[in-house]
Amino acid sequence: MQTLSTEDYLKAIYHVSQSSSGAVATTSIAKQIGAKPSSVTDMFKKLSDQNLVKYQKYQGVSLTNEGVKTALRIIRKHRLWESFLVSHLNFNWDEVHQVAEQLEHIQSEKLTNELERFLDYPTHDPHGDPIPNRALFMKTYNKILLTELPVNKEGVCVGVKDNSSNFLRYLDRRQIGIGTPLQVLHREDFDDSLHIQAGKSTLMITKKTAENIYVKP
Amino acid sequence: MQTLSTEDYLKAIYHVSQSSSGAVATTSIAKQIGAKPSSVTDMFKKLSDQNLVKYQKYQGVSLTNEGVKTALRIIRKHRLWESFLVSHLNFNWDEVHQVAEQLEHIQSEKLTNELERFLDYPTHDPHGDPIPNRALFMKTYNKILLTELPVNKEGVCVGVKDNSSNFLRYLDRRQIGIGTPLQVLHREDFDDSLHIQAGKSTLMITKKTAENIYVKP
DNA sequence: AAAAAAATTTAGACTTGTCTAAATTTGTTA
DNA sequence: TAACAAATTTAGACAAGTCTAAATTTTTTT
Repeated sequence: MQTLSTEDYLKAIYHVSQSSSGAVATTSIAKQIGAKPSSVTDMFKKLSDQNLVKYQKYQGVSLTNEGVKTALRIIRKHRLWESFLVSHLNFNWDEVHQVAEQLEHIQSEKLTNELERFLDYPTHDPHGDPIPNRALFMKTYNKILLTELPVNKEGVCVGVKDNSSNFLRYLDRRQIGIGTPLQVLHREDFDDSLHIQAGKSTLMITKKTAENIYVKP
Repeated sequence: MQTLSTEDYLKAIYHVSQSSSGAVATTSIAKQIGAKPSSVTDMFKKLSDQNLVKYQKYQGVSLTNEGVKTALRIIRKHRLWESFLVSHLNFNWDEVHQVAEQLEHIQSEKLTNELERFLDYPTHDPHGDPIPNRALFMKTYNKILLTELPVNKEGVCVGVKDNSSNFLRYLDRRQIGIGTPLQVLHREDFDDSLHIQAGKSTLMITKKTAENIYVKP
């Protein structure tokens, strides 16, 4: 049985380890959690004592099998709750994160599994991220960044890289969301901006925007 | 913004003060929370510093207006979540308490209000307890104990006093729940047991059972 | 490869909420 | 009302999680 804090650390370690290879560094977790590196070191030791991470002084950590399972259980809850908030409680996809950060810590297997049933076993959350099933297995799309989609090839928006409210609201205004058909009409060599077809409208987006949108070709 | 612990104390103080008059004693809260009296004293001081209770050494505490409001906000969330668990997630009324104890601490006004809307503004939870509305006002039935219901007068079960799983499961087996029509057919002088009509079946219950069931005449 | 910079860890302190044991106050009984 | 019992508070300690400042290790640069 984990504390709030250890759960937060395990999740952070999981996320960082997904987006980079090798061991996870103290500083990267400090940034993610919003704590000082010295606090992170302390927690690394505690997690190591519980066999949730493998830790070598000065070399960072990596999750053990048990650590991965614990992280996935939290991520499963987080994404199920996000789905619930959007589908039944009128939350927008940029509002759900903060509340889901709290709900993900609720301890009750029955609650999680019943919520999943109530939502009819969703496979992806409102940001397009995959939801681990009861066995903690999740289907990942083979998705690419919009910047990598060849000109004139059709794709569908399946997720975003940047989950900040700012970015999500910007996409809302541009009427881009999960499931929106996207097509690159023209790539501007001068500043790497893109002319795209998004649903029924054509619009121009910057490179920075394009490299935060995932599409399935 | 309260901590988990201060919220638990405020709720406990509220409940104890409802079922007895005058100031709330240290020991009664210690029992309710499951802590030692010395810990309770410490917390009384902290709550007093925040003006959530009025505290006089050796004289117990009473909630201030602000304290009552905070307690009611927590009770509102607790009862809304209990309702949700029973109505949509297949929980039984004896299973909801433990999970609701966690959910009641989730901080998000939007979440609470949307949940209330989703449930279509329920006025009572699965145990028959009233749910404070957005303005923290709640309708109380004028309910009496089954022991006080005159013989042959018809009533409806509107709640229970004892919320233990044991008792609730016992009522389930006897097919007594919120809304069940109840009528006392005969009161046995010898041992105070009651013959009652519960819905379509007649059965015998002890005095102890009867004094834990609330009815509306 | 030595020096400088960056990352990490250690040591010691602080906060919150808890505890035990002892001291104090209140209440109850003879 | 004096003595005892019960309730309450105080004093000092502890665990979890955090911090700052200093020490150490690793990495990068020259």
